[in-house]
Amino acid sequence: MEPVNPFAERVLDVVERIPPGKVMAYGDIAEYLGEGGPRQVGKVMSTWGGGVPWWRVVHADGTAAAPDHLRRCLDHWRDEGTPLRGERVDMRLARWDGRSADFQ
DNA sequence: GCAATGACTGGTA
DNA sequence: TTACCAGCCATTG
Repeated sequence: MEPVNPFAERVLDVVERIPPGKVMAYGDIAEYLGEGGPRQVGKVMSTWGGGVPWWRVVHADGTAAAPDHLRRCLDHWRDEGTPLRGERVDMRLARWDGRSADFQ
């Protein structure tokens, strides 16, 4: 088992803070934390992402992080009321900056 | 130290 | 939409 770094805990914490109906991109999380980069966030998610709502973390273009579980992502998104555009998330509406939880 | 790799991003075609 | 490229940062051999 890989050792959990403080950076990983921050990433997981932010992911758990993402409100239903909202999503964040890898680059957004890295920028929000002010350290690392999208690749590092992706590595954290691939290693310890199993314990957090990883489906709320998507690519900058709104595509699902795990195409293997795309069906599962769509199911969660639709259940949480995430604005969708076909098989992708509508980032212009679903993008969460980490500041407002229920502020449309 | 260098090259390859990865749940990335943005731009261009 | 998909494909390719350059940039990006940490891990691994």
